[in-house]
Amino acid sequence: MDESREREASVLDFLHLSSDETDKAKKLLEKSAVTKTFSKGTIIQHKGEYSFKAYFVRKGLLRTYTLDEKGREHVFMFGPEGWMVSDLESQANNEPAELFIDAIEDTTVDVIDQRIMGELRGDMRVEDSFRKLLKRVGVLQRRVIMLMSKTATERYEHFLETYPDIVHRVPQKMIASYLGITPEALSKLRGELARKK
Amino acid sequence: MDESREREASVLDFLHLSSDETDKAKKLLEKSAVTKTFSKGTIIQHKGEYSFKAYFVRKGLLRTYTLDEKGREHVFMFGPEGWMVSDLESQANNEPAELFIDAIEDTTVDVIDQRIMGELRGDMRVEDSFRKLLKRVGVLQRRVIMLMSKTATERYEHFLETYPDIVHRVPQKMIASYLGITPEALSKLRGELARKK
DNA sequence: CGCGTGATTGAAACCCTTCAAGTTTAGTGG
DNA sequence: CCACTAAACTTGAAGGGTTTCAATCACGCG
Repeated sequence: MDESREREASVLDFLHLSSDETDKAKKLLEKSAVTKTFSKGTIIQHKGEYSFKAYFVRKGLLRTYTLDEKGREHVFMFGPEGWMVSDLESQANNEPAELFIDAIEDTTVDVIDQRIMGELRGDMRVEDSFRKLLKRVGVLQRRVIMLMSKTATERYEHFLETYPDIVHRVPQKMIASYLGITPEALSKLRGELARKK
Repeated sequence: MDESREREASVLDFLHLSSDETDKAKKLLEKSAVTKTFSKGTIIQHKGEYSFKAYFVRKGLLRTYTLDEKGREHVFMFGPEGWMVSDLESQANNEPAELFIDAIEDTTVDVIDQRIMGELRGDMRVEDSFRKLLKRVGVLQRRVIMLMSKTATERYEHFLETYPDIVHRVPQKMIASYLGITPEALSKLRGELARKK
């Protein structure tokens, strides 16, 4: 359909280094990063595995999620073009992955080894890489507060505003899962909203 | 009551640097960090303020929380001895604080300016400071998943296991707020648990 | 001592889940 | 390219857990 959604994303943009840093980073990536394409539905990382890879999304859409003991999926985040997806925290502590990663669309990624990321970070100004991580903390912080203080309808409306492009690219049941409600509840809630508008 | 709960916490332990780094850090802290005591109930930081301070808790207990538009409090985290409490993320982006910080007990803290933290971080190995931040990401990640997938009772039991010392130091209504439920709901839930045991 | 805050308990309302059925959509093989 | 099938979405009824509101109890602090 709209095949040229956007130009392909690049890790170098993601890192936004100074120009001389870029040269160094480019060389590192050229000799170490592997570009791979996963077809829709492929599970890239399993919960419980030991993995030391991060995935930079050039094109497509990834998802991270857990399975609880009742076998229910809980979507943790979506990773569209330009996002770096990984289970950072488990990796930093040499623990098995807490999350599954799978491809919601056919997705092309740069697979980056954890050690390479370390070297890349070494080239970035420390404050920059810190700021990047802090952004994630901020996103998570707001999500916790949302889950505690907002109704499902409010959370859905917020999702629409925050990730308008993602809404049309993932099944509703995954959005429901991200919001922490059942698919049925989301469907009814959408019905309500449509009626009122 | 049990006044000698634990020895006083120190920022140097928190940073856990190598011994030669410690000397440098010690000097920095001596000339810049201010030790302050806030009495129970004092609001140390208001939401909306621009602040560039972090608080290292030597003794006592801090809390961070938001107020929603309906005037309800939502506890984001508790900060007992040895914890670094601040609205990191807002500060890194030069945005006004999202959180209030107040003292639940009489609390002694080292007030550390953001710029000093930057210098201290400069002395730490980058990976160490990264790891510290990643721990927080992990905690938040698990909390999001808990809020999405567990019942209030399960979340309460998990809180008891994870923060056994804090339970006895804060009013129940704050625990309820942390769990994302009303004080009444927590009270009933506790009644249930007591009956079953 | 009394007042105010926190905790408890109960009843009613509400939101969301669960289960079940029916409809639409999308993907697959012939 | 159509036909078939599976998956996704919708809708409804019943049930459960949580909120809300209100009243009562317990207690610590001034």
